[in-house]
Parts: sequence; C-alpha cells; structure tokens
Amino acid sequence: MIESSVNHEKLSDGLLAWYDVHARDLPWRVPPAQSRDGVRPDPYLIWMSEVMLQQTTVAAVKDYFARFTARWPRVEDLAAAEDGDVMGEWAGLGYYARARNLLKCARVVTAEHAGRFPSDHAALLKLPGIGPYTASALSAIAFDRHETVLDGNVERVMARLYDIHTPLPAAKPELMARAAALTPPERCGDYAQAVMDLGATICTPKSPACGICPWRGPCAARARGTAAQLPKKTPKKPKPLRLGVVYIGRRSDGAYLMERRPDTGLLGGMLGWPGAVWGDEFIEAPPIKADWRALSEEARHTFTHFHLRLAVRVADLPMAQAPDEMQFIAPHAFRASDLPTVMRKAFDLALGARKE
DNA sequence: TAAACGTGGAA
DNA sequence: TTTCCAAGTTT
Repeated sequence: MIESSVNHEKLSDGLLAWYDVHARDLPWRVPPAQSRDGVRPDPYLIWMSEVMLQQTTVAAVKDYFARFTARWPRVEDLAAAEDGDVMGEWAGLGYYARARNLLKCARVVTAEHAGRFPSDHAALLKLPGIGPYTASALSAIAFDRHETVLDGNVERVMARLYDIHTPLPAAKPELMARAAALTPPERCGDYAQAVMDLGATICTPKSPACGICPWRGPCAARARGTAAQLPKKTPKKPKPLRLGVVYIGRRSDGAYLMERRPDTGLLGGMLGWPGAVWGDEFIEAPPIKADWRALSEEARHTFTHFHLRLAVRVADLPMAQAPDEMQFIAPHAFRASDLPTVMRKAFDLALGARKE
C-alpha cells in the first residue's frame, strides 16, 4: 500500500517549502515571506478574487479584479453601488449569477455584519454566492483557519497522488477525505494556496511536469504512469444548436433600444438586444415597426450547454418612446463593454455593417 | 443527482 | 474547427 507509507506531515512540509520559493505572484496574494510574519490579506480582496476565480482562469480575472477594487475599494463601497454598474463592470467575465450574488453578499456583509466578513466556514456558507469551496478558501486564506479547500486543482492533485480512478464527481468524497488528511494545522492559508498553485503550475491537466514536482516521490500515479489520464471524468453530453434573432435599433439621436434581462436564467441581469427566445428556429420578433435590415453574417457563440447562431437585424428608428420592458440608452451612457460577449458580438457585426 | 450557468485560451 | 478546461454555486 503506497498510501500507508506516506508521511503526511512531511508531505505538507515539502509542499510549503516549495511554495516558499515558487508561489505565484498574484495581485490579491500576500506572499509567503510576509504571511510567515503574520501578515493577513484583506478578506474583501480575497473574497472578490475567489468569486471571480470560480471556473475562471487567473489570466481572465486579473484586469477585472483591478477594475473592481479600484472602483469599489471596500465592501461598503460595493454595497452602495448601482446594480447596473456592477453588472456592466462584470460584463465579459461570464457566469453572471456571480455578479448578482457578489452585490447581494456585499450588502448582507455591510448591513448585517458591520462590513466584516465572518471568519468561520458555517457563517460564510450562508452568504450569497459562497459555496463549500469559497467558504473554505476564504476562511483559510484570509483568516488562516484550518479548512481544507477542494477545487479542481486539488481534485486533480489528490486523484494522482493516490492514483484514484473513480470518475468525478462520484470521487469527490474520497478526494476530500484525502485532501483533509493532508491539511496541516499550521500555515493553513499558505497551504491552501500551495496545493492550488501546485495543480495550476506543475500538476496540470495535460502533460504534468512530474519531474520537478515536490510530490514526485510519493505520487502513486507517477509511479504507475497514470498521471496524465487522471482524474477520470464522466463523459459530457453534446451541445445542441440553438437559433436566435436580435434587433439592434438606433434612434436618430444615437440612442440604442435595449432591454435589461430578467434576474434569473441565461445572462440574467445583463443588458441585451431585444428579440424572441432562442430555440430550434429563427423567430422574427421586431420590438418596433421599422425597416429592419438583415445582416449577411451571423454571430456565433458557444455557451456552457449549447451552441448559438444569432441572426442580426438593424434599423434606424424615429424619435419615439421605448416599448414596455425596454429602454433607449443614450450615446453618452452606452458602453459596448457593458454587454455580455454574445451581445457585443452582435453589436460588432452591426457596427461593421453600418460602415459599408 | 443532474442540469443550468459564460468565456477565452490552448491543443 | 472542435474539444477541453479554469481557484464552483444554485436549483
């Protein structure tokens, strides 16, 4: 039994020693040298980074993190923000429920916790947008609590270290038990970040760099040559194709006819172009009677669970009131960067067509 | 338990 | 071009 020969204490020590030298330099991180001196990060910044990092790469998060923290430096500032401003600032980052819950959470922390994030797992778990992983990460990283983080990185590292072939997500309880058994009682925040750094930089999904891994000695998958095929995952369902039509109307004063999407469902809370629901066929549903012109090119976009072909219609509109549930956005208030990516793609096509 | 929920970069 | 995947949560 390989696992019974593993000395847990030395494993975490080895990883922490590696982290002391190889910790990634991240905008929200307190480097290990300072952390060892007892310096703690701002819980607000750790929370912000963790929510942004859910299912999202560090590279994609960096600029958003900089803009959010510059615009709203404290949780009270964010709590006082307009909903539309927060959604617009989040545009392009995806999973927009995160932005809605971010704002809800900021308001709860401000109003019910005096602007201080709770430090314990159970209290954090009650806050909007904070699930088991984020509660552990925030508790460990911001407050140095003894919590075990189990994200995609840790799942992969544990599956390989112990050569676990049970497919995800069924393997999660076993992976969590393994991860918890390795978590040391000291330097909890550094350790949590160290395991994730290891997964992000060495124990990567494809072609892991086992030769330079601090855990190459005890790693069961490396010994058996199975590392690259772990963790196993249950096969994904194919994505169906959906069709849609959007209408980009520009009034003579330059204002665009738009709608704020409902808070639930796809792109919830985001600005978008009017149109019927997307489905098996193109449904023409012009929001206003006008001389709508069909663009020759479609916008193509892939969401988590379907592909989309989006036809675009454009028209010059006369001065008029917006229909119910819609609004004209004046030129000075319109920013293409406030749009979710699929809507921005349609807008870019319309802009290109207008110049022709 | 499974499905819904975005996006961009890498291979 | 297509598939995979990234510091998951909610319903």
